[in-house]
Amino acid sequence: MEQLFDYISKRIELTAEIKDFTQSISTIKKLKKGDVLIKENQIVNKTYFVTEGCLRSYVFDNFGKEHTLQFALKNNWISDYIAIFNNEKSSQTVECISSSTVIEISISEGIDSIFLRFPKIESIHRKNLERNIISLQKRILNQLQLTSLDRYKYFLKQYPEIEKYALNYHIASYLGITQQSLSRIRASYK
Amino acid sequence: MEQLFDYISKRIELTAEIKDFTQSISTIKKLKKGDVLIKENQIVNKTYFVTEGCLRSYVFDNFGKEHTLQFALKNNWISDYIAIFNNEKSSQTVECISSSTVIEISISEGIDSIFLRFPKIESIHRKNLERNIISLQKRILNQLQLTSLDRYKYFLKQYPEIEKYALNYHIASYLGITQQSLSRIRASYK
DNA sequence: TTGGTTTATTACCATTTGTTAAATTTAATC
DNA sequence: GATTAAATTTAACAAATGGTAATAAACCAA
Repeated sequence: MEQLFDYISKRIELTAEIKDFTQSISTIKKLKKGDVLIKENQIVNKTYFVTEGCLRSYVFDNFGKEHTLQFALKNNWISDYIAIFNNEKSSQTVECISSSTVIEISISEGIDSIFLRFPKIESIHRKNLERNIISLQKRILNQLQLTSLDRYKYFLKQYPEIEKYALNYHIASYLGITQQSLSRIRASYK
Repeated sequence: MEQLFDYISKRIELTAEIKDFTQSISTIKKLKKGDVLIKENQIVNKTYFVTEGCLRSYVFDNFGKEHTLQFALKNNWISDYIAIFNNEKSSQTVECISSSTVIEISISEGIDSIFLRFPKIESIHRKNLERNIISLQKRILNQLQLTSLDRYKYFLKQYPEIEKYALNYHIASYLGITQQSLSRIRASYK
């Protein structure tokens, strides 16, 4: 739990009230590879703060193929935010791809009501959203202008330790290519 | 200016104070096709609310090719948000692609200080960010799983009136294909 | 360790998309 | 309305990627 408190106190003043409240909606969970935290078509009222290991979120297309939206390492947040922000059922799967520890935050009382009670938390959240938008925009621009090789290189820079956790096809499905293509790219790159 | 006040009052209670403040940092601008609001490598301290017409933001790659990040129609916001949120110089160009009217909002005092003075505005902003993240995530997932034809169809659904404003190559560069490819797709689609 | 399962690589061919260039259409200017 | 410029379409060929399948390597459980 300390890691989450650290995270918060780096951003705002961590008052006793906020600490207590955070505590009250948090649960530490030890997970093993393959554990699924969010399945398709569920109500999503939890978000996860990763303290150890690696998770990923992905969707299935009409042909049953997976497409990776996000990897979450230490100190990252992961959930199905489309579901949360739109108040819809989940379309994404959130899965553990190594043994991991996460802090599960229950937001069943609604995020808006949390922000009403703790405006400072809204600021943290808002800044996270801004950072998130930057990285999503950059990812889109990469997708538009880079070759798959260059996207792969950029990806490795962004996630230097990802190869410890992610399978080949996880990465390929994040980059928008087939695993065979990624293999080829790797072979020609080395 | 009424359109912006409408926009705000649909989201929060538009107090006289907020109205005055908004007024004080806003300027109405009539633009014509081709006008450029943000150039590369500038300090970005303005954001634009479109009340009429259409704008787009794009980047140049190393070969001088343009890649469209966003189209902004009526009631949309546009600027270089990577520059604003990261406090960097602009990497994007924001250009008018039809005669348009925008409200230019000066944020030179810094967005954070605005939010400190008016927490309600932070909430509006935060919800915009959430919506924005949803659409960026969906765009990425489309890029990962859809063929260019299907991306084009989705795009037309999302922006039914875009063809009034955008050139062929604007759309192609948004979809991540060449204009020739888009032509082919259109021909086979009809 | 062994045997079985999963994952990664390689190869071959099909399909899609990019590139270059020319032809056509559309729009803009005088 | 004629002329010029700009944008779009079409075509032919090249390059990149996808699909299928076979092989190799890595991983896991008994």
